[in-house]
Amino acid sequence: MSEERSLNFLEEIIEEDLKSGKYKFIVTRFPPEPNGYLHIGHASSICLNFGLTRKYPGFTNLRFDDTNPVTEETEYVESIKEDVKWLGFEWKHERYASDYFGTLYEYALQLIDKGLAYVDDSSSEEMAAMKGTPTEPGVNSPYRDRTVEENRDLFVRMKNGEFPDGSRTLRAKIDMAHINMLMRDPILYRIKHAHHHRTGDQWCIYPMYDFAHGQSDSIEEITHSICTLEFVPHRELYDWLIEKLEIYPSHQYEFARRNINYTVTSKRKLLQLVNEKYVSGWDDPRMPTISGLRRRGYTPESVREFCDRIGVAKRENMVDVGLLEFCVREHLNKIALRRMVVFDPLRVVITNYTGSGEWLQSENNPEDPQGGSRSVPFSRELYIERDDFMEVPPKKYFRLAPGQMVRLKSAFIIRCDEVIKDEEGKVQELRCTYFPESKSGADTSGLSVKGTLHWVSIQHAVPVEVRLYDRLFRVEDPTDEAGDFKDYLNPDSLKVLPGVYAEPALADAVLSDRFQFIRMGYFVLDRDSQPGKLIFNKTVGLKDAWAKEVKKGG
RNA sequence: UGACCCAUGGUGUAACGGUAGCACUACAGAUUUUGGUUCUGUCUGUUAAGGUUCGAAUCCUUAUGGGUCAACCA
Repeated sequence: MSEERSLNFLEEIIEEDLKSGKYKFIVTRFPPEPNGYLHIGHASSICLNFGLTRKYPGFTNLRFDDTNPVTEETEYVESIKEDVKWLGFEWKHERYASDYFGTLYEYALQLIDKGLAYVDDSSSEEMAAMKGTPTEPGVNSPYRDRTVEENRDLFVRMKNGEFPDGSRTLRAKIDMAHINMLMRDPILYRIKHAHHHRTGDQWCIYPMYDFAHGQSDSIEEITHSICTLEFVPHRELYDWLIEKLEIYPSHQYEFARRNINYTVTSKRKLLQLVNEKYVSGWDDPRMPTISGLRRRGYTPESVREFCDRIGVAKRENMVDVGLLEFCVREHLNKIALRRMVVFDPLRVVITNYTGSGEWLQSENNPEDPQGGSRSVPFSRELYIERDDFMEVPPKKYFRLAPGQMVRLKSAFIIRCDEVIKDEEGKVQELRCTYFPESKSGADTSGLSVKGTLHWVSIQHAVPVEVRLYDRLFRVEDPTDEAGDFKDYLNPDSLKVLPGVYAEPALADAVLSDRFQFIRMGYFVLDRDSQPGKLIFNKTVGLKDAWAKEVKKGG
């Protein structure tokens, strides 16, 4: 209660409802259709629905909107449950719209008996022709005035499987001239002789969204049914059905879905990327799916923080993916174990180092005093990053250059004395001297350097594979460009570096570990790893002020 | 040429008739054994025009701009 944060419009409504005594507690639901994997946009809805009942008394159901058997699969149900749990939420009841098929059928019969629904034999083309347009009224179907008895008989026979797919529908009898297209005798039931992932072959008629969603809300006594803006026009039908059926009055509220730049969040488009092999699967680390983010190394905390920061409103929006990256960096900075990994090795020989090697201590995480340290082997021959040396350095280059000194992280200060090149002039090796009295933590050398480099001891180095990811698309809004959205895929969204060298402590990595490869970015072990062949995914890079400086200069 | 929803810095979101704030980004500086982190500071905004009011981002009108609606999808 100490928090001063202002309420979003849904919280305002809820607080009002609670204060007025309209409800003692609230009930929300997260209603995915099991026809694809959840993405970052869904995360927003999950955090909203579950977050509300975490903040206010009440609970949230997980309800699968499984009314279209031809696109829905158990695989999706399982992935959705896993993703919601991973995000850190618990549902009160696990429900399915298909649980209510019997009740929904009874509801349909009631509407027929009230003269509020009829069986239509029109084809979908005929129906479309009679529907009118947003500016012109529709016309009544010739089947609109069938008797209650006839409608009942036909509907029962529809259910009994006497008619082929597409031959008949059950429609609500509202008003073909209604200004709201959805009120022009919307279809309630259609015939689909299809196998359903839960009810099998029990049914051959399936309710449409509008005759399932609101009724399911009502059956579960959902108080606040929260959906996205495109359902605003459906609300009139939602309310009409509840009123005519005289069932529990759930209420629908709409908020604007979140769009994020440089990606797509449409299940249809994501499915295409998967089916047409533009990515390795739903959990490809470049995908904006929850499973993709998880494999990429995002933490549930950071995704929740992101959803919290972008808030909830009703206006169109395009959230900068940079905010998501900020959130994950913020969390990972606190928890990631620091390790040294050289991506593009350049050999360094410490010419005055005569020992056989030694083990130095290095902190696991400077942000975490309790994090402890690990041992890192130092020896005469090391790898440093090729980028960390320049023969002719520009101004303000704090890394290694002929005659210049740097500190090797957690080790010694070295000076570059000699550059060894091959016939083509490519730098092969650096000859350096080290200053024994500059040892990290016990530095009495009096030397001071501007740069600190990461490094690995060649004889102790563990070869690993690193997969570097960049945004999947090269434009902010691929769906807003001319032509196919796939034309705007970023060809450099994945770079595999098969031979990079890590300090030995990394060999013990497990899937749940989060690492910061010092000066390189945040990484996580990939599930493709084999014993002896570790693969790391780049979650996100570190902010890079030097790269920015270089860019400005050139 | 209809109905509905929406309009605050580059982005996202507050201000509920009374000082336009916060976060991200960008920029500048300090600190730093990660050019990371941390800290300090700076830039940028109420779509427009009328009206109501002592006072309008907020209320009213009109305009403009964006979005949604004519699937047996959800």
